[in-house]
Amino acid sequence: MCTAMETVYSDMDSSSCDYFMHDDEDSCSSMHASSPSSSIGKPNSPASDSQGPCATDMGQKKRRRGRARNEATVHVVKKNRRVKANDRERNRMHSLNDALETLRTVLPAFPDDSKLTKIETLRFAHNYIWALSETIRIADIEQRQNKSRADASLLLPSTCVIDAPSPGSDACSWSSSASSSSSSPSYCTSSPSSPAYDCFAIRFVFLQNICTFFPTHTTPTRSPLHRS
DNA sequence: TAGGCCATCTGGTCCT
DNA sequence: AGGACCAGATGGCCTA
Repeated sequence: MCTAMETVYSDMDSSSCDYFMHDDEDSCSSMHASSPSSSIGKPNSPASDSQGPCATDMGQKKRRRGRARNEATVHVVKKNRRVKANDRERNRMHSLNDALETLRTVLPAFPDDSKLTKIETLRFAHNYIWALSETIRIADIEQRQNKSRADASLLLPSTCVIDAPSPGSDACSWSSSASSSSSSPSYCTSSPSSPAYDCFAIRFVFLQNICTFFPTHTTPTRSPLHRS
C-alpha cells in the first residue's frame, strides 16, 4: 500500500532512512508521517511523531553530521537514478531508430539515394501503404470488370506469365526491392482489354500513385523518388 | 553562417 | 517504486 506521503517522498531512497532517523526534529517528524511503522494504528498522530527515535538526547553535532550525510546520499541516489533513466532513454531511442531503419529497408529506394530522414521515412511509408491499398482496390475493380466481360462473351482467356517491368523502365525508376511483386506471377493474355493489359495498368497506377502523391506529402526540399 | 537533422539529457506524467 | 513515454532544451555535425 502506498500512502500519499510515500508518493511525495518517492524520490528518496529507502536506504537513506537511517540518516533521517538521526536528523533534527522537523525533518524527522515529516519522515515519520510517511513511515509505515508510525502510521500503523495511529495515522497522522502528532503524539506518535513526537515520540520514538526523534525524541532522543542526541547531540547537535551528531544531528548536523547526520543531515549532511543524508543530503549527500540523497544527491547521489538521485544522480544514480538519473543516470539509469538516461541509459534507458538512450536505449529506447536506439530501438526506435532500429525500427525506423527496418522500415527504411522495406521502402523502395534508389541505390544512390541518401538516407531518408525520420520524418521522410514516416511520410513515405504512409504514402507507400496508401498507394499499395489503392492499387489493390483498382485491381479488384478491374478484375470484376474483366470477369463480367468474360461472362458476357463466354470466352475464357488463356493464361500466361509475364515478367514485372524491369527496374528503371518506368518514370519512377523502380528499385529491386519495390519490384518484389514479380515473385508472384500474374496470369494474363495479350489482348489490350485483357488481364495482361490490366497488370501493366495496375502497376502504372501504383507507380503513378507513388510518384504523384509522395512528393506532395513531404517536405518540398527532399523527395527521394524525384531526385536525380 | 543560417538552418536542418540528430543524439542526448532532463523533468514531468502515466502505468504496472 | 520503478520503468515507459513524452516533449522541451541543448549542442554537435553537415550542407547550401
